Amino acid sequence: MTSTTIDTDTNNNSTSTYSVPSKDQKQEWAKQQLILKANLILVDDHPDWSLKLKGDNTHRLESSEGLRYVGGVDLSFIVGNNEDAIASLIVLSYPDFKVVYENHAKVKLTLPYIAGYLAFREVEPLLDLISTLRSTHPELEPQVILVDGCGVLHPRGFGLASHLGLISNIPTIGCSKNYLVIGGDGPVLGSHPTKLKKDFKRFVNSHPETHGLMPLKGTVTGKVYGAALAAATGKAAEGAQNPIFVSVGHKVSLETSVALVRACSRFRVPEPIRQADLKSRNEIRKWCEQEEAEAAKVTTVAPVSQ
DNA sequence: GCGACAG
DNA sequence: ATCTTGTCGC
Repeated sequence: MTSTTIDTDTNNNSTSTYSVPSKDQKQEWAKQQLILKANLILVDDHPDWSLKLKGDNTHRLESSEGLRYVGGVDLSFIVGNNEDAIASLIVLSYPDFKVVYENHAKVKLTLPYIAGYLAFREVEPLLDLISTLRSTHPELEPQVILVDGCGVLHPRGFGLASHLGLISNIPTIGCSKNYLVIGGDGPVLGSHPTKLKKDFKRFVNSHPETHGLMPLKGTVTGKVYGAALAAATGKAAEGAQNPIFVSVGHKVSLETSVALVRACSRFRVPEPIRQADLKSRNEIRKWCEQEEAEAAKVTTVAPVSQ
């Protein structure tokens, strides 16, 4: 409803509609999240592919069937500019992880980052990318997308991954590099993310049989909200291994989510998200270089005279 | 009031 | 998200 438009133009002439959401706006968003959340599907609902897991409780992959395309999305920014970004959608073939599709869009965000409301800032550009893929390369539509953000491991159980999955109707998995404290039925193993990381290391060290997996349970109900997972392989697995936080986005069970993230993890960050991150950063770099070149050109052709 | 705070 | 080189280790 009420939002304050801030003029962030300090030294240029671009028009800005970047706005700081009011308390009312945030409450409205929270309400919206709860409404949308009711439509979430938290179990495997993807008839075209399935994963078979090993018999233990480690959620490791035994075999897969029908899975050919896995997507990854991410946004990258320039230092000191929270408004202009490059949004990227990439599709990797499975199980060989070759980039079969990539698209990047220069976008202008209209809202700041607010923990718990990331989707309202980032979901639109990502949906646009999916829309473009659907109209230009429908045969390459990913059967599941790994999202850089939370799924149901979120204060209201509806993070960016769930939001994107629900609206696009594509199965999604939430993968965040940091833990977002969720209230609700009590803290997930302590309110302090720092403590959680220590808990994780202690846990995986004393439970090597889990192969780097620690369920994130509510301390009151014992409900499993997601998992902390350290799944890097080979040499990358040895470095101080912090977990990533995996949770259901939409139409994929937590077991399948963990198994797929495992299968995609050569390094700490699963390959689809890692590629989207690397490529969107590269696009940022190219964009900056291009701007520099044009600035130099202008200076040469029409030197500024006072 | 204090702590926490995905990207 | 982003700033950043070297450096330790396989």
